[in-house]
Amino acid sequence: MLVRMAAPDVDYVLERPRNPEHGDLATNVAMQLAPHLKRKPREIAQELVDAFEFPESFVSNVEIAGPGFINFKFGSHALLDVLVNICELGCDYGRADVGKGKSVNVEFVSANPTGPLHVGHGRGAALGDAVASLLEAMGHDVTREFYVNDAGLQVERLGLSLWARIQQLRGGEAEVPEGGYHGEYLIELAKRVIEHEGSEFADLPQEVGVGRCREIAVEDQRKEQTKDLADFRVKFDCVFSERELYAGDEITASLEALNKRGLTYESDGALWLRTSEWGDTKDRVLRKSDGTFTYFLPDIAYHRNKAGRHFDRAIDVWGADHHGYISRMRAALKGLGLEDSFFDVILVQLVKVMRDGSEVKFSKRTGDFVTLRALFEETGVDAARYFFLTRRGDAQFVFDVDLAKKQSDENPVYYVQYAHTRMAGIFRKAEVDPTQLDLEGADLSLLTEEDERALMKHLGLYPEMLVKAADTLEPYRVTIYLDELARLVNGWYHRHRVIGSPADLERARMILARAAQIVLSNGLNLLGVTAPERM
RNA sequence: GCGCCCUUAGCUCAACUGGAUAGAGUAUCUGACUUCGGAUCAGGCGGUUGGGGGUUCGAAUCCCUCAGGGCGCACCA
Repeated sequence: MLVRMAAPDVDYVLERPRNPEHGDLATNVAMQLAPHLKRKPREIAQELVDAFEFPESFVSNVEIAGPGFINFKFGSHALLDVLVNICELGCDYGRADVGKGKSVNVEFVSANPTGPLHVGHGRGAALGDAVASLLEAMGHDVTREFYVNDAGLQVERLGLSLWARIQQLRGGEAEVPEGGYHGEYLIELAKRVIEHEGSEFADLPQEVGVGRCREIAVEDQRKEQTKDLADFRVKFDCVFSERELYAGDEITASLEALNKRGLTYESDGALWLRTSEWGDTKDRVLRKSDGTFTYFLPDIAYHRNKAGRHFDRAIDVWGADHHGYISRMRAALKGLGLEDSFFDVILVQLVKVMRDGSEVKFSKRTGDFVTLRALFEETGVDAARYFFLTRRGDAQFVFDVDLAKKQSDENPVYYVQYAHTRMAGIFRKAEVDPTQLDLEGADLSLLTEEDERALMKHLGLYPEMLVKAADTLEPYRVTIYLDELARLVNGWYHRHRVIGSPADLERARMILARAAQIVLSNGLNLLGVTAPERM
């Protein structure tokens, strides 16, 4: 407050120092102030410290260090309160209400309904789901949405491909078309179609048959994808079909809206959108000279539709190969009068798959690829999800199948889960109900060991870590936090006994163990990973 | 050719968005339980943060430049 009055534009931070010798909280305010006041940082720091009085139980020590840092050390109360707080809140510990009243649409995976989901979709699924959960934890009203491109050229080719397979089964000469889908799964589907519809299905007029094939194939693939995702523990609140946009005339309505605002023009027989006026590198075509729309227009209409559904925010998870698309979409939405903050994209780098030490090339067209289902059936859902989330989305990611298949301690998720089962094991062994611990009757000030202090400090950091992860849309922060927490928990567990300590110390440590268990469990659950009692 | 992202220990990644001695895991080496689960713990080895310049009290972080990698740059989806 004083600082603000002296120099309102000074940018200082209050942070948790990396080095424990620098206390629990530190500020660089004196150094930031120095150039403004033209005085030595340490002098300013001393003056600031003298000007304040701190209650002993919350701040036990203040010192000036280095070039002018002011370091605070917490009193016992601040830390011990954290434990009580965690145990009382339970699974609500870490939740906040900063996003209360705001609705967010998180759209992810959105795979074309033309084939099975592959590992790249898995990464998007894990990430999108975790981001959605993070925002929920912040109190947002979150809708998980899946967009189905069921109106374009790709599904047309899908229909043709299935039709060709059916003809082949009947001994016909048909070929899977150029750019069609060659995967085994369509042959299987073709067999089922003949079984269900009878062999005369193949004798339908080409046009009718292909149309039916398209319907059947899309429905079948949607069903498969939904099942894969459900088994991967990802559930969507809303599946949005591209056809709905056409059916509701939203495509033409969007076009008119853009026209009305004077954002379009005709050139070379095509209709262009002036995206370059909003930060794109060039203008983009909405309607080709042959009269058909580019894919850009339905995408605009779709996002306009999201705004129309009164979402305050739309977050898309995209493959990194679409990153060139961001600026034009942002430009289009800006042109429609939407706030910058409405639209965000999380980019996910495509996943490279290594097997037997070499890269597996995969292509949906040729049917040679690693499916998401194959992956999580080998590694387990917990390991696969956690694995995907330990990396930042925009970093390249090599998924070593052989390594992930090893159900060993090389999978980082086991380390965290193991810490949780150990805490659970304490209560199981002591035959104590962890939800019925006596918080008032315990003397927490007995928790004086250095690693107990460190553990409590880290437990107290959980809520602000969540805020940051939600703010930056970066779930990997949670995995890093959990890994660190598990390290502290395992170290503490190894060095100090809970059961068998003097009765009052045992009571206090039970509460610490309970708090650790709660935070481990909350963090894992947030990521869609189980927190097992036993392993 | 232009634009965006990336380059940190042998390998996989951190570093609280400009802070104090750049940290974990893994690999490798050495140690540790007669007890709550050893899927653990403690320690050693390992670094010119891709190179060079700049900005300031202070740079892995910001700016310029060079090198290497990825992805975009369609009247494709």
